[in-house]
Amino acid sequence: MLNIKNLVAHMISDKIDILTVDDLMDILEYPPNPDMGDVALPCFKLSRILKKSPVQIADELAAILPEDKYIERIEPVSGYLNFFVNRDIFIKETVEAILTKSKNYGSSNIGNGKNVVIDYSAPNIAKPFHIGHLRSTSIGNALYNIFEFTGYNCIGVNHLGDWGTQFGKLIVAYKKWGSKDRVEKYQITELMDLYVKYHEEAEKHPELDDEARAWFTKMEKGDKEALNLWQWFKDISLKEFSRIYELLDISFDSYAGESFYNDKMDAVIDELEEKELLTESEGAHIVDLEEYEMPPCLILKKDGSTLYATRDITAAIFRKNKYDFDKCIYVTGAAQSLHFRQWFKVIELMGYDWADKLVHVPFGTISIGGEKMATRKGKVILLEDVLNEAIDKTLSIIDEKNPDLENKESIAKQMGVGAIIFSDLSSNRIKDISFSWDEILNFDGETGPYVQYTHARACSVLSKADITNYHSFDPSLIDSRKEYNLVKSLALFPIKVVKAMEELEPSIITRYLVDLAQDFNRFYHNHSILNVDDVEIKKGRIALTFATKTTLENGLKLIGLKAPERV
RNA sequence: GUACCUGUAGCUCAGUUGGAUAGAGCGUUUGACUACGAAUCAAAAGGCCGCGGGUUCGAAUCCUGCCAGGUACACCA
Repeated sequence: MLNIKNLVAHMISDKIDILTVDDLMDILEYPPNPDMGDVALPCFKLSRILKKSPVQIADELAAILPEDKYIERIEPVSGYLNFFVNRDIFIKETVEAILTKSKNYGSSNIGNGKNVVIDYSAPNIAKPFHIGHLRSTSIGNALYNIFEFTGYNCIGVNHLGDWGTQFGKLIVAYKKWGSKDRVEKYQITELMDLYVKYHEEAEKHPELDDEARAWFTKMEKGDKEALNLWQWFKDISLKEFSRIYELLDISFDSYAGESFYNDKMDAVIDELEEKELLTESEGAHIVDLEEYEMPPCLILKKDGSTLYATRDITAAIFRKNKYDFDKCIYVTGAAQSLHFRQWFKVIELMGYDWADKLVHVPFGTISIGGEKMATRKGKVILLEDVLNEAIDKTLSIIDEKNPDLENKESIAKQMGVGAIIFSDLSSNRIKDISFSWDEILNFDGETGPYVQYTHARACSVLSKADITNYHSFDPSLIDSRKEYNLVKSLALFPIKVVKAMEELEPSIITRYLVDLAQDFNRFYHNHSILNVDDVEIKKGRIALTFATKTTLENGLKLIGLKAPERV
């Protein structure tokens, strides 16, 4: 497909020897206003190299650049050299590429089949799935789709938090205050209550923590009673999680959680010992990182049990052996940044040259009314409540606006869930989010339902179209400002996909979809698509509508949303 | 205390990696459905881009010093 920047870069590079195509790709930019051109060369930087004024450079270049079928005209304007592409060719090539590639429009083979492990979601067993867990899940899932779309082979890992002292705490709480009946009856809610109760009591009686640690040590040593309880709690949690993943329509290639690495950690500890990285400090075994201006990385507690970092290091080595990844991506909260820097460094110190293939993808914290959510205090908003609330609201909107719609419940689910995911992915992942029911349940403006509605509207128009040979449209009849803006927007999709992949930033796709939907809606309101007499004009507009529908659908799928044809 | 992140319209956020007049949505005010779907569109109002200095043809963007908020910093994950 036509890449205007690249084309112009070649044109100029041919005329000015000292500038390479790559240099020019960096310098060239898109003018703020389409009236000023499609690509611009600011000549200020060249001024020093060429020892001429920017104005003079622009004028001279305009005179010597060769004619090109893709470039309609070139205009020097006060130090800028503005290029106007041949719109007919640009429109034709862009729209035809979309019609031809269809579901593959925007995809590429940059990854060349290389493996990428994506570690995301990773909820803690025995804790409810709250709104805070959504971020890792939605970002990770979107990255999975984006990497697949750019030619990588992804392995999605749900590194379940199914091991650690927290289970010791839960066992203590269960034995002191719980009952089999209550747990069976109330499932995860009861587990959460026990967990909260434990923390209340532990404030007053710190010796409970010793008991909890003791139970965890028992687990690590294979104690039957401890392990049976643990397995029971885990089964209850998994049942709950799978219900939520089903709602979100997200699945994983592996559920190898922390407990999976139990029997694999000894070897790694030995290895650390052999490589003389392990030192003893205050009774614990650590890797000293003072030289790298970081606190030490804790490997073993003084009672000999393992820690988070121990399991992460073990898991990374295991994954490298099993998947030979080109990248291993960890989608977790920004609060864990130091932890990742620490153990990434340990991997490097162990002499593994793939340490630089480990990537932490941090995201901001979600708070409610300015306060952080804390399972330990029972202060949480459950994700399932939010999803159900959104689905209910969607259903009532459908009942009001489109009561005859078929499969109402299914569509309401697709849009309600979509609204939540979309909202979660709409700003840069590093930004903190303040949860608000009003905002998350507002379906006007830059929202998932807006994009889905736009897609359904395009589908609706297409289903009423009475001609099918619109592939052979005449681009010169697509001549309005609104139409051209839409085509330019459509052409951006593949670029945005690559950018989202490189920057590990799904919000680039989310924002793009809003822009594209806006451009389509403006076009839609300004032009009749079907109610025009001229068949040739109609063909072009139908082609545009089809191209928009295709691109919206591809984009929505990347961020994990459905694209229903009727809403 | 140290390190990292954030600061742009009343609110939530973009800002093409240093370019031309800083853009969207929500909210507010106003206009457009007997119309290819009004979950839409159009218009108005709303800005010392946290503050000061520096770098240069040119800064929301880079450097630096402050200020404010968040987070992390040894046996939780």
